[in-house]
Amino acid sequence: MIRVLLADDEGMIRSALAALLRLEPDIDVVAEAADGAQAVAAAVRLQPDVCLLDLEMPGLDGVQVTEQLNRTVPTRCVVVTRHARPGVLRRALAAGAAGFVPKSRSAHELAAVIRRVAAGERYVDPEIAADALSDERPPLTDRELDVLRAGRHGETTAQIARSLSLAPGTVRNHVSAVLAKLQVTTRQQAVLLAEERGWI
Amino acid sequence: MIRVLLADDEGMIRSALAALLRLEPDIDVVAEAADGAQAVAAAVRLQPDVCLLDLEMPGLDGVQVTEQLNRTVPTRCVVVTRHARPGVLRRALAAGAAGFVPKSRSAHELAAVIRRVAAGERYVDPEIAADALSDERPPLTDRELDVLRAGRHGETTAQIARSLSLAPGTVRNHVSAVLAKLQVTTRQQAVLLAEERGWI
DNA sequence: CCCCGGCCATGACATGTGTCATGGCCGTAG
DNA sequence: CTACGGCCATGACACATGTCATGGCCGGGG
Repeated sequence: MIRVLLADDEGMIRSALAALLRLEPDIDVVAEAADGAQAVAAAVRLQPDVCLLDLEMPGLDGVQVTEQLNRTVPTRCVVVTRHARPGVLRRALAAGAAGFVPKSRSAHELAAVIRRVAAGERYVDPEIAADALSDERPPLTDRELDVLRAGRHGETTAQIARSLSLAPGTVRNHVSAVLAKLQVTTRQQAVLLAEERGWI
Repeated sequence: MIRVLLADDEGMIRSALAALLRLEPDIDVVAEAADGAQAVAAAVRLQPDVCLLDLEMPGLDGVQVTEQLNRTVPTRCVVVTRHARPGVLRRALAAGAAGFVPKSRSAHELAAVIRRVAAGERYVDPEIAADALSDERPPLTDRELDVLRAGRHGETTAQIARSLSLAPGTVRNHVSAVLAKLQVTTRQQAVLLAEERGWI
């Protein structure tokens, strides 16, 4: 029997997947979690064989949970996400995920992935993997990504500068470099693009 | 037997809900759609009793589909959404939705809602309904909403002005009014807030 | 009728934002 | 060592953005 922990902040999909997985004869859903912190706590307590982690969750996201569990619990993490971009896949693998599945796949395929991962294999969605190979890593430098992140909700230059302990001019310079590299003309467009590609 | 059409762009949740609903003895899922256009086409062809429509879909969203079907097909629409805000509920009801359920509810409750709606009742999630009553409608004027919509992806003032046939100064003025009413200091924050509340 | 209040539109002014040229720092290649 | 290239940081300048005061338009009371 494969013991599975299921974490997703959307109650509807969580309950639906739990019900379906319980119908499988060899899978048992031993815990459900609605956010990252709950997932970590439950995983530590119950030591499930496989953790199914949604990427977008309040507090800790799926990748952060994977990272924590990998250091503390002998379990294998599968990251499930709506926005399956190469950048996201990279972050998940770097955090030690054993599986990566986009939510565009069917629930049925999920059970198959769980079995393979429980058996010790790694599983990465082939389509995203192909994208990731033919795609270069973020053309932005670390500092540029920092600035983008700090400004993702429309913060002003001065606020970003304070939060990163920089001169306002420096922030503007980084932003300017980003805009040039991404071929856009406003911060907001740069943020949208970077979010879409999983760079921040 | 209640004949149901299921529309959601996320394959995983669509397949999971379809599988679960098919387990109910009195419910039959006669069609699945991955976007609004498919949903309309299938509904016209199959005349289901109930249409379960995700709000966020590429092309036509759930509310737009509801609007179209209400004029052409004798079916009852239930809008399902991740972002269940009073503004969204209002739009859904205005479009003629017979039901409104947030994705935080469990899949099991969904079947109950389908039965009630199929029986001719209307169903609105009680929690959101309560919010909607204690909440005033958007404090923004029509034109201000237009400007916000036209600038939601970081378009420049000049672009917004052109797309609405206005002088740039006018656009700035509307934006300024919005920022004051919403108590924020940048366009992007205003857009985020308005999107969050379902005003645009 | 006239006044008033809301909404829309506009242009001048202040402030914040993007561009550019420059310099420091550090690791690598010659 | 020195030269070079990448990254980071900065300030001066041009431009876009937000603020403000003003005026036109329309509909609902006195």
